Amino acid sequence: MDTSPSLSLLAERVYGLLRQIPQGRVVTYKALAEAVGCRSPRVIGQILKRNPMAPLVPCHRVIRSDLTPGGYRGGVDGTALESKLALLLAEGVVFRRGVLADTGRLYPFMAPR
DNA sequence: TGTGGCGCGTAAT
DNA sequence: ATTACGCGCCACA
Repeated sequence: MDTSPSLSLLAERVYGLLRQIPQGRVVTYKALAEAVGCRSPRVIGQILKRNPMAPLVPCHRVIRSDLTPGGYRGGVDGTALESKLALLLAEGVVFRRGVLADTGRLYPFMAPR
């Protein structure tokens, strides 16, 4: 399909999975990491930060495993964070007191053995 | 409940 | 090739 993988193999996988995540749904860094075979959920956030790729890759739909909003645009706080919350809110994802109110909005990810 | 430390991967030097 | 950093997670106090 694409013969120009300028991105890391891991990044490609992350974007692929993220792209399959529908609107109004959220995923945890850990789940994503496991899905892509990454041993460190931290790397996921790193890739999302290095490659925001704009709306094509909804990195704002990725939250912490603690159901906390986490960071956005390379920041754990600030306007960017608020934008993330606003975006999720527009999709139906509500954060209650800084925590995901509806865990049912989590995307059903499954680890590939 | 809060703090610290850890390990993985990328990107930069 | 090596060093430093990062949007997190886990363990322990």
